[in-house]
Amino acid sequence: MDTIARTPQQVGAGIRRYRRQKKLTQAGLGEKMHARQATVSKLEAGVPATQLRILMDALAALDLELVIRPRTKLTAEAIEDLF
Amino acid sequence: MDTIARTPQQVGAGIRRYRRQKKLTQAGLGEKMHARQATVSKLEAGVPATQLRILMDALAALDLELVIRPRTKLTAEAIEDLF
DNA sequence: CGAAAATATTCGCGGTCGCGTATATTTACA
DNA sequence: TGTAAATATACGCGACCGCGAATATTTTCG
Repeated sequence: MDTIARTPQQVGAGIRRYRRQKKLTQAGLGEKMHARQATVSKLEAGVPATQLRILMDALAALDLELVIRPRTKLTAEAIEDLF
Repeated sequence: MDTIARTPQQVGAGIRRYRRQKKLTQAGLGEKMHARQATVSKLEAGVPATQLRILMDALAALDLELVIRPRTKLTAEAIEDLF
């Protein structure tokens, strides 16, 4: 399932969901993207000062991509996903 | 049109495209998102150390959102867009 | 319950952010 | 072509990144 993200926290939550889907630990993902487990932890926590490079490296390591698009009206289901 | 981004540069290019579509200058966007024109410039240039907060603030100011999804096979047209 | 695994957090360090301010440089168009 | 608008770049500053390394803390599961 695609993940919609409008805040750093939602970005982090999306990364975490996909990482777990792939049965990877933070340390495992960190190895793939040449970052520390502590850095993955902060990314998933949604620390707003996280660098774009870290996000894109994580997406690549998880075989994900970003789509930028106009905001959609949220369905009830999508609203659930925000929590 | 939605924009696919796999690198900081592509993220920046996507932001720029949407900003121009809305007839906004970098300074105008900067005002909306409480950042300087110089910061918008770096975001659009795809500086990898740009902070996630800056990206999300820009998306909000442009009424955009992110989608995180599995990488798609690129169509010929999508490949064009990468350049 | 208890141990192991996973995740969160800390220290000092070097680097670079975004900031204010200001100035090049490039682009648009009359 | 010439000027104005837009964009890129520079300086010093305070802040906080991600790093190595290490240590809490929490979660998982036999």
